[in-house]
Amino acid sequence: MEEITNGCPAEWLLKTLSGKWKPQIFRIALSGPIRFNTLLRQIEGSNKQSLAVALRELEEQGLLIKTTINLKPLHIEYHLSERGQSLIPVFQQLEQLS
Amino acid sequence: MEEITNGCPAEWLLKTLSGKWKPQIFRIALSGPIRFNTLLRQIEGSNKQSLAVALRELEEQGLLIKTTINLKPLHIEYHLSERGQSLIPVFQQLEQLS
DNA sequence: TCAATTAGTCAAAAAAAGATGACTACTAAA
DNA sequence: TTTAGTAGTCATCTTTTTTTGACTAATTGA
Repeated sequence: MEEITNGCPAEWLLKTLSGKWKPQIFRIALSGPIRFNTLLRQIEGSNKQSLAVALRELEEQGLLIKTTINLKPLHIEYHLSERGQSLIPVFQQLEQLS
Repeated sequence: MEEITNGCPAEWLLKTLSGKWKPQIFRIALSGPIRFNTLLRQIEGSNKQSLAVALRELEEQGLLIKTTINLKPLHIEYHLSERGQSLIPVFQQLEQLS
């Protein structure tokens, strides 16, 4: 990553969601908030480091929001931001396509 | 590249159009047939090798069609396949988005 | 005939992305 | 107090991607 996509939103999406695990993370996040270790177990073949990097970048790019849940066994949750949610229809359109 | 995207069309698109120059090539191809050296001049910072690989892969993935034009100064043209054209509405939706 | 344009290929090097294993720090249960 | 689960980081290694520069081969114009 790292680089500005000269004002083209399509290019922006393609770049921010390219990366080995990002599409899968994003797709799982579509159905609700996600957590680190759960993700690590869900996505087989993945690893801590790569997921950590992917989650950090998705957060930096404003697609995910990281929240610390201060209840009972204190944990961290990632959920789609408004911007992230705005991509849902695009994904749906793509599903229909091919 | 090289790898099957387990049945998710969104992932398929993200993988086939990921690669440093592919989104730009594809976007330029939206407005008409493209040619190798023209592209090389249009996309600054790019290089022959990378463009050649990108074009070959886009062709292999069935998004572009390569045609030899047998007229006058004999040249080669790439244009969107039907599958490539089917992505136009998705791109348009993305443009509106952000 | 020499130079330029077309559309590339090839081998090698450099850069970026991804994976591995060890380690941290906190909490909670046995 | 040892073990397990939470959520990571760090340094290093490996793999993949991208870039560089040299070269090919055909055609066209001066």
